[in-house]
Amino acid sequence: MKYSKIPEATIRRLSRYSRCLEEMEQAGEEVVSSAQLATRCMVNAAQVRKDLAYFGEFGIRGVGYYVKDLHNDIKKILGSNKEWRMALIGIGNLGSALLSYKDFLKQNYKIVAAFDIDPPKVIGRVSEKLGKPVEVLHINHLKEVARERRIEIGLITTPPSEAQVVANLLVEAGVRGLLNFAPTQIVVPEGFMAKDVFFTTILDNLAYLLSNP
Amino acid sequence: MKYSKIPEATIRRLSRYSRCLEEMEQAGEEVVSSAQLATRCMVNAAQVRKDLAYFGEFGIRGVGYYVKDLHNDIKKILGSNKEWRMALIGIGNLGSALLSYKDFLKQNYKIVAAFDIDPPKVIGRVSEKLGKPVEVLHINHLKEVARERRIEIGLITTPPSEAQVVANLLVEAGVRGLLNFAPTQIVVPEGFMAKDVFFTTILDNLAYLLSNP
DNA sequence: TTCAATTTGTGACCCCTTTCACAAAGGATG
DNA sequence: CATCCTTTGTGAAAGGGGTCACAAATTGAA
Repeated sequence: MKYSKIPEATIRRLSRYSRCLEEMEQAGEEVVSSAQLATRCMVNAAQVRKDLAYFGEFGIRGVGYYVKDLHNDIKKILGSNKEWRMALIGIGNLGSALLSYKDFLKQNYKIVAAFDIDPPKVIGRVSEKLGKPVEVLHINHLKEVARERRIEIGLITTPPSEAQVVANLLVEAGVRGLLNFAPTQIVVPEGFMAKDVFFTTILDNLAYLLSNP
Repeated sequence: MKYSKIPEATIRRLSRYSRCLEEMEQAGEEVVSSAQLATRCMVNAAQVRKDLAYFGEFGIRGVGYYVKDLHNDIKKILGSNKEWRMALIGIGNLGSALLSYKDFLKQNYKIVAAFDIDPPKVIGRVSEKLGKPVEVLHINHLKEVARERRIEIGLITTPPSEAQVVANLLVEAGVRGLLNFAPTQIVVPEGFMAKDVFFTTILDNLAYLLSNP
């Protein structure tokens, strides 16, 4: 298949396939058909095949896909076969919550630094949970620490008014991936990637659906 | 314009417009054109007008839209002009995080109950943050408490293996809106609404974008 | 070896969303 | 009141993603 721009929806589904395949692998299943995987992920079987076709041929006609191989291939496509090192900026309600309970993240995503601008928070504030605690540093040190600790993704949990400022700092520090939890649009230059996670938007969406049956 | 099924993307954008309009309202701006709003929300101007056209005519030709009025209209459309009462089920890492984070939610979304199945967690475990602490109750009381406290939305933060079980309980308790944080698909009957929030998926998405520049 | 059964990969079609472009409508000015 | 300017609302066109249906490939059995 000729390569073209890959739909974002395809990437999201690959992530789902990956999760299902992981379960299947652990369950000892060796081969899976597009139809089986589709049922499990609640999508169309042709969709599964087409999604995969963007990246190559992974199946065997008349047989299906080898679970383990396909899982590895998808992880390689997604880039989720490596460890991603992340920094969290903004130790307010959400920030400290995420930091304290950071172990909810998948194995390959690690928060290895935390920053804030407010001195009182910075002094001696550490997460008390399992695993290594992450000390909260002053935002001034972002640039140097980002390089030292090879940060690749920044989690922005500041108030909305500061989100763009922090985004700029991250960009300047060479952090190419930004996950923005602050309910405001941020802009990043070419080559940098910003994704939004707005609970507000999702809740509004749900509220709309409930209000309009 | 004739009414038809409204795209989900439209609803998401309305949520964005609403946020921008709120800022504008606070800034004292009285009138806004579709072009201005579009720039601010980083979408196409025709898109703004078409999104609004699904629900009626809100503007004045040659003038634009009255900020305050449009904001109210959109809130009415989204159903975000009322208070939504929510329950959180599953007090693990993420659950406790969200419970602490709850004051960060918009005014009109309130967590008014929390549940878990694990007795040790249930005994005296409360969030220590500002505002009224929410006591964690045993999941057995979900049905009665949901009715008492008029719960309309359930936040599922259990391990994936329990997500569907909890979803069923919520459905049985008449909770029509479900927000699922557990990385697994859940199914709900006609008339109920389930939305997923998978950090994993969003991070995978970002990882993909970073891996494939 | 041949034939039947199975399942992939993909071209073609369809539907939905977005963008374009313009007529219609309101406001301002003289 | 007439004219000009601005901006909305919307039909039409374009673009993209999803589904269908089938040829190609593989396996297994006769």
